[in-house]
Amino acid sequence: MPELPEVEHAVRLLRGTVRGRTIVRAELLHPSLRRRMTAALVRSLAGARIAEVERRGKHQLIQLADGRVLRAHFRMTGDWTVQLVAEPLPRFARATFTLDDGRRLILEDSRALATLDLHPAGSPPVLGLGVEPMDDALTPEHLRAQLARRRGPIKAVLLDQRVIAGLGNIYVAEALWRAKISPRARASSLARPRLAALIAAIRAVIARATGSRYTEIGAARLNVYDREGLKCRRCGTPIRRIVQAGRSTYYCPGCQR
DNA sequence: GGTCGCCTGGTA
DNA sequence: TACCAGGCGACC
Repeated sequence: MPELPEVEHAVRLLRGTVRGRTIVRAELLHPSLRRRMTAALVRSLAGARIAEVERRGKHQLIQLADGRVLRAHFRMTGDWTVQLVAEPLPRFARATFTLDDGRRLILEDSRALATLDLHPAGSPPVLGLGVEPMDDALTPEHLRAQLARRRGPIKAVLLDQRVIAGLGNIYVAEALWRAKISPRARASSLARPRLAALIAAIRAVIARATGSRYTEIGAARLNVYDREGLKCRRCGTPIRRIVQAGRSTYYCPGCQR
């Protein structure tokens, strides 16, 4: 489940249920995962203890006690499930990590786009991510500097993980709606007060979702995403859907300028 | 910057 | 049957 709050939710699950456990056996069930990690590397996970779990952007960094880092990225449809080894595997199980307590951690991913990568001890992943949305370092000045050299629309720039880490299509749409900024506005054209409003909107949207997932929030709490043709909750104008950079953008042409 | 491909499923 | 999908890296 892709965006930052969902990934944070996943990380908390891991901290609460698998941290401190030792992997007894790892298995990659889907060829697209096997292409990323050799069989020998997968076998080498047996005996590794999970020391800590961190999040950076939408990446999950599972720190092993031997210094290696198992990095997971859910992409579109990935998610974790923890179950007893006796239980039947779910339909879309793509990888399993059997633990030393009789349970196993399962990567469920219907579209099989999620990724798992193992980084050797001493060479942690270089992710190239921008500032975290909740970090104090995200200020209007910082954002303005980032956007100054961008020519594209603000929507596309906010999806760029090198600018701000963790935003995805839904929350970008929601944040722009909240800040009353058109997704088509040129990123470099936004003045400081609008950037301050945008930062506040991003934080509000993420804060509201943190600890849950958008699927659990329910569409009722989304203001623009997937609401094409429905009335804007703020001004009543029908929500419009356009395509930017090959992806759906929902916005209100009435109050997002 | 935009477009395509990765994979597979749900839905109109 | 066709289209759409919460991401992202490779490509022009």
